[in-house]
Amino acid sequence: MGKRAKAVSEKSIGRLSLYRRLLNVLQAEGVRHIFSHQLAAMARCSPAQVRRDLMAVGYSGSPARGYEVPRLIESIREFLDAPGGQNVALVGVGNLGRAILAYFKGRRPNLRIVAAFDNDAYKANSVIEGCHCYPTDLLARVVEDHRISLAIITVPAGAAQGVADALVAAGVRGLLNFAPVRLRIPPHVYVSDLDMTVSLETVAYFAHPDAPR
Amino acid sequence: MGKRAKAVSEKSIGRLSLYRRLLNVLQAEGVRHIFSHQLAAMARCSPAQVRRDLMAVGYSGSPARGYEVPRLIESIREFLDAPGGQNVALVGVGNLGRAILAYFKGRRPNLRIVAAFDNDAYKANSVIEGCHCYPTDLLARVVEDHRISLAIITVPAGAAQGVADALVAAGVRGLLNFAPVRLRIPPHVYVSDLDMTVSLETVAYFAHPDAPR
DNA sequence: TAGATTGTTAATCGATTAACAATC
DNA sequence: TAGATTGTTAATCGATTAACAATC
Repeated sequence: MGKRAKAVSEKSIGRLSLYRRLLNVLQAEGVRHIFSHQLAAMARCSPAQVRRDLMAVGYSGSPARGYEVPRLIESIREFLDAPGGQNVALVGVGNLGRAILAYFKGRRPNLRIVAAFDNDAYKANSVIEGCHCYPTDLLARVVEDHRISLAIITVPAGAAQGVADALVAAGVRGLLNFAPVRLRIPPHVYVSDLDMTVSLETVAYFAHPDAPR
Repeated sequence: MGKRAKAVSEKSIGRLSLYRRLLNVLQAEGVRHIFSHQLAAMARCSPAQVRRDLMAVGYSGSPARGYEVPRLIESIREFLDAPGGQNVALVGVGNLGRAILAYFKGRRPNLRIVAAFDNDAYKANSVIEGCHCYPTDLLARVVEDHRISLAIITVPAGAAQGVADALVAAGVRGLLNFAPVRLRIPPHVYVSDLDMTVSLETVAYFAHPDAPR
């Protein structure tokens, strides 16, 4: 276990996640050692940034050979993944929910979407994209039975707060919220908002010819 | 035109986008005036933050009545939207691409997805979720014809850089990239990466019981 | 006037970069 | 040793908060 880093930002986690992805590719190509500046070039950040991120995971390279790829991958895995991984629920099997189920299917073994929920009786009790789908009424019981600790919210804006409340009450500790609402959630639960409209609007703003910079 | 704010961060744009959404709802409910602390509570930030964001759009409230909702909405609209809106292309009509087409259909009139592209001959030349789909070969011509300035990339990781290069060559100025790769793009093009795996991993990390904070 | 909200200024906090000494 | 890369420290930059004076 050791001491996890004092302060790890969301950006650091994002970069570590990217390093891992890149390292997996490199390992598959037979690369055994890599230097911080090489990773930095691929991740579009500074070498110092890479070094600090990797120090946070508790892995040191050597000036002679840089970082050993296989052991570095293992270190990042230990740092990012809970022992045994965490189980994930998805609430709201609309277009977006279905796409996310397909997207994550078999992709990250340590973050498995083990249950989906929908109010639609036709969808509930079926298997969608390889994932069992339950009626939302059963949320509390299924979350408990499957030891689900994370949830993805892909319901319409109006239903999101209610779903979030139910998930928190059921003991979920982290939420990835696609609904365009800021959820009111107790502080011990981590929420990340991912509003695609906002993302596109941000791009639109900064891509505009009149935009600063 | 006036002077757009000197420095507007991505977070500011995100908040403005949220304010607009909230204000639209409030206006529909007949609310005419609103104070910064009320918006702050809904957006989960400080009142000072709200005031600064709204100053950036060039709209001032009064101590007596706060901000006028209809005129504030109009000011935000002028600030965020290009005159006449911008046209958007989507490349890669897989599960995710299809979900995004459905998600944006008729939602933001100023950011219309006017064309989709896919290599699959079966999808190309059809209409998917109300959006015309073209073979990727025609990208340059369609982008020019429709005066498309933004693009959403939802192709597999391996194909993303090639698609991005083609889009940039065709004159696109902003990219929303869902592929898990950091794209190499000339500086005049704005890129926003939106990797759902990274998002979920970030939630997983901070939701973990051992996590700091 | 008094109360409340506004915009403004200074202080804080965090993350990133740049410069350095230590290591292989 | 010499060259290059590492981890560390100090400086910079930006965003956010907190305290204040101005306004209605």
